[in-house]
Amino acid sequence: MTERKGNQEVRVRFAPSPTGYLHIGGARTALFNWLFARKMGGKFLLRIEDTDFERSSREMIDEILRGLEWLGLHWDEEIWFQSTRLDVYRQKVQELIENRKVYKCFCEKPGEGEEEKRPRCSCYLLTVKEQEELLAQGKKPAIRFWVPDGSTVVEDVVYGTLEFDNNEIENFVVLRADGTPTYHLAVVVDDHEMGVTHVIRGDDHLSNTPKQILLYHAFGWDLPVFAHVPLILGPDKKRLSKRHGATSISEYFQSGILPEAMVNYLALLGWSPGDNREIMSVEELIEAFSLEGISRKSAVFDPVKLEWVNSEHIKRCPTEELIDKVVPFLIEADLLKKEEILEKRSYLYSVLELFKTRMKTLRDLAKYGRYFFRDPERYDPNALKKYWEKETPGYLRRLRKVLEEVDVFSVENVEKATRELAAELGVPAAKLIHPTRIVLTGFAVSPGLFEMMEVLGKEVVIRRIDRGLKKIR
RNA sequence: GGCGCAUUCGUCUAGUGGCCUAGGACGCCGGCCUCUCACGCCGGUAACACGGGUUCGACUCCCGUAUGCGCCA
Repeated sequence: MTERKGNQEVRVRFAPSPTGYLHIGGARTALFNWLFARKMGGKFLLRIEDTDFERSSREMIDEILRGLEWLGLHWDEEIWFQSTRLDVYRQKVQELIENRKVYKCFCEKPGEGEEEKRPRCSCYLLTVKEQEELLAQGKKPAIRFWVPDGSTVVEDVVYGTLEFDNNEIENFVVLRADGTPTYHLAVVVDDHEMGVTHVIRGDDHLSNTPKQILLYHAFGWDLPVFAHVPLILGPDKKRLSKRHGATSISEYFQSGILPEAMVNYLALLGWSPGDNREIMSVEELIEAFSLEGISRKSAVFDPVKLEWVNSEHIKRCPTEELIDKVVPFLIEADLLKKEEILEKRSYLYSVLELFKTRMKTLRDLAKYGRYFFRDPERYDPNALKKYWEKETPGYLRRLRKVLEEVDVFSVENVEKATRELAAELGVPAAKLIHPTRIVLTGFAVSPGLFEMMEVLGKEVVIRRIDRGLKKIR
C-alpha cells in the first residue's frame, strides 16, 4: 500500500513556506516525512515555497532550517526554491495551453471585502476574437484550469478512497494575471520534477488534492501516493496557532526541551506504534513507523505531556552528555562562566547525578538549583516558619562543630555525624536536617541533604551554616 | 452556504464483530519509600457523542442527527 511500483526509491518532501517560523504542526509533518524516508531507505527532500515575495524572508528560511537541524531532521540533496523556478511554471502552463487544458480568464479580481460568491467563471466561452480585443485593451488574463466533467478519486493512505464530484471543483486559476503560479500548479510541477513518490502533508490540503490530481492527469504524469495527516489543535480544539502560546519550535529549544523528546512527543501525536510504548528513541521510531499507523483524528497539543516525555529523556540521558546540554542554560543564567566549564566538569557531573531525576527541562537546574553555584541570598520565609525554631541556632552551631571534624566529607560520614549529634541532643534528626537544608539552599525542598553536602563540599557547607546563623533571626 | 473529514477517559491513544465488566500513557487523587520535594513502586478517578438499523452478537458495519474541524476563501 505504501509502496507504489516495485522497488522504486521512496522520495518524500517537506515544503514549508518561509512566511513564518517552523511551528509545531510543520515540524510534525516534516518528522513524519523524515521518519518514512528513513524507514524506507529513501530520500527526504526540502522545498522552500517562497513565491510569496511580500511575506517570505531569508530570516524565516534560516529559522526553519535551524529548527529542522535542531530536531535532527537532516535533508537529502539540494534544497529546492520555488522562487528560482518561475520560468519553469510558466513553461508548464504553456504546455497546458497548447493541450487546451486551460483557458484565459479576464474576470476582474474580486475587490477587498467583497464576499459575494462569483458564479463559475465563463470566460472559456469567449471567442478568439473577443479574447484579442480584451488583450488589446491591455487586460491581463489569468490562466484557469478547465475542470472536466465526471469525478475525481483520491486514494489516500490515511483517509482511504475519496470520490469528489468535479462539479464541486471550480475552474481554478493555475497562473495569475501577474504571471505567478498558484499553489496547486507549483506543487504539482515541483513534486513531479523532484520525483516525489509520497506526498505526506497536513490534511488541510485534502480538499485541494482533487485539483492537483486533475493537473497530474492533464500533464499525463503518474500520481504520487497521498497521505494526509490530521492537524494539531490547541486546547480549545481549534487549529493550533500563536494564540495558544508557544507554537514555534525554537521556543521549545529555548525552554530546555530536548530535541529527541520533542521528536518523541510529536511522533505520538496522531500516530501510534500500535503497542503501548510511549518513550521511544529516534531509532525505535524509525523502526516502528508506518503511514498506516497515522490517525484520522486531529490531536490536541499537550505541553504538560511534552514535559513529561522530556523528563523521561533527561533521566535516560547519560550524565556526561547531559552536562553539555545543561551548560548553555547555566551560562545564560550567569551561574557558570565559559572558562570554568572544564574545571567544573566533574562537579557538574555530581550535581546532575543528584538533580537529573527532578528535572523536567534542561532549564530546571538553572531555575531551581542555583544553590549548587551560589550561596543563598535569601531564605524562603515559609520554610523558616515551618522549620526554624528557637533552638535551631544552637543545634546548628553544634552541627557546624561536628562537621568541622569530619575528615572525608562523604555522604556516609556526614550522615553519621549528623545523626549521632541528633541522638546526643535527644532530638529527631529532622530537627537538624531541615534547618540545614534551609541554610544550604534557601529552600525547604532539595535533593537528599547528605548527598548534597558531599557534592557541595565541607568548605561551602560550613560557610553557609555560618552565613545562615548570621542572617537568620 | 457547498463539499470533505472526524467523534473511545480532561488530554494522547489501543481497539478493525465475540478476547472489552473497553487496555496503556499524561494529568489528577490516595498510599508506600523518606530528612523535604521529586524519582520509583502500588492503588484509585475517568470514555465508546446521540438515534435508528444490520447481526445470534456491535466501540467495531450501514443510515441519519448533533457537534467540531478543514477546504472552497
